[in-house]
Amino acid sequence: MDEEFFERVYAQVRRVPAGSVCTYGTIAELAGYPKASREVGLAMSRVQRGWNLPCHRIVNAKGTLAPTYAFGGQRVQRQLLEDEGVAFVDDETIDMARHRWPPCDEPGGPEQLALPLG
DNA sequence: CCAATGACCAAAA
DNA sequence: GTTTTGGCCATTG
Repeated sequence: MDEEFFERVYAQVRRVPAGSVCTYGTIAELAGYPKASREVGLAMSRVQRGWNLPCHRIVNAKGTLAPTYAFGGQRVQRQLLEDEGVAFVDDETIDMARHRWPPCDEPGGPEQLALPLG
């Protein structure tokens, strides 16, 4: 299996700072697989405790929390995010406009954050 | 190899 | 607004 793919995904997930969130598609893009957003989710499903992966900061493009989440429920995820300072516009929807990462205001753009292939 | 699945995304009806 | 369709790419049986 392409462990490299997973490692890249995890590497990007770890880059997401506390208080911010990121979408599967963005993670995939940064990881070097612009269209492999689904695999990011798949990678998340494979993640487990002890990996130090802030998977709770990864949400879908709408900012809504995943139903089949692993932590124990969306409620837990929301608690984690709120504890980090993430604002929710709904019980299960994040204010993406404020917490989306990477920011588009940085010089050079988010492309600078992407890992070079190879 | 083929078929089906998936914490997705975007566009169309 | 919801529901369908097409696409992407890796995993699993």
